[in-house]
Amino acid sequence: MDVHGRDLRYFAVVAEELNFTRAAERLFVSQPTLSKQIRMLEKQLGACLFHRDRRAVRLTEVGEALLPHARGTLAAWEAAEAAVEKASAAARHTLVIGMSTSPGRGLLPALRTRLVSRHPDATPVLRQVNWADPSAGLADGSSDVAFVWLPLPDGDRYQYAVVAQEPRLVALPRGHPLAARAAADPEGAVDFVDLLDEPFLALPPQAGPLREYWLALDARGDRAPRIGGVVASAEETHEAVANGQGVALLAVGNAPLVVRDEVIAVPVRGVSPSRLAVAARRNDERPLVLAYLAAAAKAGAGTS
Amino acid sequence: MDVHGRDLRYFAVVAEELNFTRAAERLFVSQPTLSKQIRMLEKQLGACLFHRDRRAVRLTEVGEALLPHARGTLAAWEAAEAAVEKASAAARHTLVIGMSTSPGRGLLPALRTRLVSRHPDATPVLRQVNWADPSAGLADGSSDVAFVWLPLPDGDRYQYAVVAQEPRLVALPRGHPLAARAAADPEGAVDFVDLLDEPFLALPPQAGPLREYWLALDARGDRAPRIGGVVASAEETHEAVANGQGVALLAVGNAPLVVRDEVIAVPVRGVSPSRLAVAARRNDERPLVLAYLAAAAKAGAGTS
DNA sequence: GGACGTCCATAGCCCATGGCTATCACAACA
DNA sequence: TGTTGTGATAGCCATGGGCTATGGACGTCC
Repeated sequence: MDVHGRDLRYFAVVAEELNFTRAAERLFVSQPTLSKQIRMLEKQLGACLFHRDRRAVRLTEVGEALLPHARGTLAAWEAAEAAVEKASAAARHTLVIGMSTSPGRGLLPALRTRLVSRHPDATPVLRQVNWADPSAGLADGSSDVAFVWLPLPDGDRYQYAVVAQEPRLVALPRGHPLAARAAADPEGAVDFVDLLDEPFLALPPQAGPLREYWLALDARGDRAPRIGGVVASAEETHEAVANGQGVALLAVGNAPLVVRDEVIAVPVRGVSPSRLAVAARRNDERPLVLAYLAAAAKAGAGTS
Repeated sequence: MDVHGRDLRYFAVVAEELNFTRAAERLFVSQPTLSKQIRMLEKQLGACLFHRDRRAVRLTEVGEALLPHARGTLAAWEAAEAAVEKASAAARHTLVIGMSTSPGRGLLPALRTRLVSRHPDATPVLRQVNWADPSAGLADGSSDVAFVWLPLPDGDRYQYAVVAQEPRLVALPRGHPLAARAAADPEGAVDFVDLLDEPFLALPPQAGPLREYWLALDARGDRAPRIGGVVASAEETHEAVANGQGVALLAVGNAPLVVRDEVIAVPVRGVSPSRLAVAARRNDERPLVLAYLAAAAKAGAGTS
C-alpha cells in the first residue's frame, strides 16, 4: 500500500547504476542491505523490478514502468519538503503578539524596534483577543507573546516582564453621586470603601483570578461584590456603565477606550495598582519570544 | 529526508478530520499510534503541523503548506502503483518463447492454440536467440520457455517436454565425395564412420554438452574430432559448409535453413537421433509456463 | 458539584524491519 | 588456476511502529 520514500530512492539509484555494489556506495548503505531492500520492494509490489542474471542487472518491463513514477513521487516529496521549509522559516520569524486592548504608552513601537534591531527578519504580528481569555491567546497557542494584566490564572505556566504599574480608576456614569464627590475631593479621587455597595461589572468567569482582581476582592474583606453585569471588551464596558448597570475598575491605559459621552473615570484610593506585563509560555524558549520578553523587561525597568 | 507514505496518509487524514480519535478509526490504527506517528513526522520535519489546544486540533501554517504537497505525493505514488499493476499484469500474461531456429513442424501454431485456449489473455512472444546459448534465453531469464536441443547443459536446472525426435543429417558441399556415395546408397545415406576424418563445424564452446552432441562425440570413441570452424547460426553454417570449411550434423527441422545452392544434406547412420524439447526453468511455476509445457508434452506424445 | 464522556498524551510492551559484518556462489579474466 | 567482481545468504542488533492501559484536562449533564 504505502512505500517508504527511501525504497524509491534506492530503486531509482539502482536503476541508474544497474549495479548493486556501486548503487550501495552512492547510497551510503551496504550492498546486502540494498539487495534486501530492493527484494522487499519487489515483494511488496508483487513484481520483479530487475533482471539479475549473473553478469548484468537490468530493469524489467515493470521496473521500466515504475522508474518515472518513482522519480515523480520523489520529486513531489522534495517539493513538499521545500514548502515545509519555507513555511516553517516564515513561522520561525513571525511573532504573534496577543493583546486584549492596545497597551498604549508607546510600548508597541518601542518593543518592535528593539525586536527587529536584534532580529532583522522578525515580523511581529498584532492580534486582538477578547477579554474572556486573560492570557490573550497564550493558553491556546494563538499568540506567542501577549500583553496581560497580572495576576494571570495558572501563573506558573508563564514567564513575564512587567511593563507598567499604575493606579486603578473607576468608571462611573457622569451623573453618579460619586462623580460629584470625586469632583469635590482634593485629589479628584474616591475611596474604594465608598464603592463597596455599588454593583460592579465583572469579566467572564473564565477569567478566574483576573476577574477577582478587577473586582478588587482583596480590598473587600469578606463582603461579596454585587455583580451588575458581565463584560468582555472595552466597548461593552462603556455601554454597561453608561446604562447604569454598574461601575468598573479600569487601568489608566484603558480609560481612553471607555471614557466618553456619559462615562467618566476617577482615581480610586485603597486598591492596589494594576500591573501590565508581557508574557509568554514558560516552556517557550524560541529566540524571538525571549528577545521580546527581554525588550519588555528593559521597557518595564525604564517606566516603573 | 525520506518519509514513509503511511505518515503522509496519516497526516492527510488527521488534517481532514482535525480529530485524532476519528482519524485513527478511519485509518484502522489506535489513537496513541496515530498521535505518536504525527509527532514523529513533526519531529522529522522540525516543525509543528497541528495546533493542539485542549479543545480543538487545527493545522498550523506549516501544516497548511504541507497538506497539498502531501496529497500530491500520495497521488504520485498511487499513479506509480497503478503503472506497476498494469505493467506486471502485462508481464504476467506475456510468455516469451525462445528459439534458436524456428522449430517448424507446425509446432508453434499448435502450442499457441493450446495455450490461448487455456489462457485467453495470454500473449506469446517469439524471440530469436543465438546458438551460442543452448538454453535459448532460459539461463539469463530473457525467455520464459524455449525450444532447445537435448541434452541441455545444467540439465537439472530445467524442466522440459520432448516435442520431436528425428534422425540427424549431415550437411555437405554438393561436390563432396560423400555426396556421391550417398547418392549411390540405397537409403541415400552415409555412415558416420565415413565422417570421422572430416573437419566438423562446431557450436561455440559455451554450448557445452550441446556442442559435443552435435559433434557426436559419443559415436567417435576416443578419436577427437577435427574442428573446421565455429558457427552460431544457420546462416553461418550454410556459408561455412559451402566454403568447404567442414561438414556439420543437422536436425531434420533445420535442414531447410542450411540446404540451398551448393549445400545438401543427407541422413547419417550410426548416430543417435536428435531430440527437440520445450524447456523452462525448473523453479518457474507460473501458470503460463506450465501450460505451455503441458501443451508441448501433449504435442510430443502425438508426434514421437 | 460530582459523575461521566471526550480527547490527546504518556508509559510500557512486543515483534517486524532495516541496518550491519562475514561469508558464499558464481562467472570472468589473467 | 587463482583472483576479482558481483549479487545472495546468514546471523546479529537497534529501532520503529504497532498495541493496551492509563493519565489529565475540559465540557456536560443530572
